[in-house]
Amino acid sequence: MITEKKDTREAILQLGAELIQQVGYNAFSYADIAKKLDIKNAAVHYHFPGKADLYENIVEGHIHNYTVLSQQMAQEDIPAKAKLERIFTRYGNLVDCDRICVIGAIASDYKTLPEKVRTKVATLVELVLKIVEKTLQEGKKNGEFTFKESARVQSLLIMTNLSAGVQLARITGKKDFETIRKSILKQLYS
Amino acid sequence: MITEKKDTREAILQLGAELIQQVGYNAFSYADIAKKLDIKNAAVHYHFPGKADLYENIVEGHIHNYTVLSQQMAQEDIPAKAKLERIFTRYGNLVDCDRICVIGAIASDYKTLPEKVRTKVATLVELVLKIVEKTLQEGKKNGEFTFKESARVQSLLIMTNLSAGVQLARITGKKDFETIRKSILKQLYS
DNA sequence: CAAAAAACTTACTTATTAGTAAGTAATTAA
DNA sequence: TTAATTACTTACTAATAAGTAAGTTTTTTG
Repeated sequence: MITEKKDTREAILQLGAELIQQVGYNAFSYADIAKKLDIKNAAVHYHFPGKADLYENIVEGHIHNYTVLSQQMAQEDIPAKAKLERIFTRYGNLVDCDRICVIGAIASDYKTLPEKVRTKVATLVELVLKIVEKTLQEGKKNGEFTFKESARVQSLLIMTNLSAGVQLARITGKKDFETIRKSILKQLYS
Repeated sequence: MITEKKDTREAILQLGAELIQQVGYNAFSYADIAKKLDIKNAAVHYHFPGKADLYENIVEGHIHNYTVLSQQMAQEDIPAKAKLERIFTRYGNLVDCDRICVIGAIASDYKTLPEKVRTKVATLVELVLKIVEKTLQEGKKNGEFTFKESARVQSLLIMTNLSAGVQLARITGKKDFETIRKSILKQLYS
């Protein structure tokens, strides 16, 4: 066998995220997942009864990852810039893989999601905003960053730049994301 | 009859845009449109053979609107701020209607669109970016606005703030859009 | 090792979707 | 005013989608 047997649940989550971020929540089916993983349709339903459950678990994974990242960052004694760039790198990677972020990927479909899932998406958004806010605050305190707005507002501005930046990159080209990325950092250092 | 007989084609375009911007490109069907307009499925196909044709025409409508707006703006002798706020108002209206912008609405599905349509989306994006760029340039020239980046880059930053801002507003609340909106203007006036 | 639990497959169902061929009604143009 | 064109409806088809009930295999555990 060429592909070693991975944990099916984990494989579905990974592929699901990939599909959602590449073609959108409503543009793929469980059949697509089943075909690619060489399992049956019902096997996908076994792990995630419905698509919303799958997406919910993907969001939960992100919440977990960002929670861990947040805790790591709180302990590390490195420049705020290095911390911020970790976030930037994540979005840069999305651009390289022709993906958009997990939240932007369902921005259009958001209203069709069950309340329970929408709440989790909101939690993830606030979590990421908070991480960036803290990092900005830290960078301002130690003299690394300069910005006039509150850290919260600056976080909003930067995260909207990044998330729409990855969306834009697929339409007008990857250079636009790089431009945005560099400009944000430049502004923080001015 | 309560609802007067409108031009069917136009009604489909309007409802189509509404649905795309509210629930996303792949979350509604021609049956939804037919039902709401009290016509038959095939009537929708008559005007727009496929969904991509419908979306293409919606984008073309936007290209037309923004082209007209651009020409109007070129002639008007009013403050750049007033011009810029016209764009802001459009996005503000989206927030009020629980919609996201036509481009953001297919950001996730972009890769599934036919090449022809993607090209038109790119045209629309460049058009809007150009309008904002010109307005920023004008405002800088006459001393209204202050910004350090090139007008093009500043336009990128502002438009990513706005388009992700309307997406964010549906998740975390309308206040966040207002915060972003005010902050952009504040920065331009600093 | 036996039995219970987990991870599936088989084999359906039911609904929706996109689309079209053929016919009819309404409008417009000669 | 009739003939052509436009704007539909009727009545399908073929494909896909989501989901599930029942059975089988595999893995885990007492």
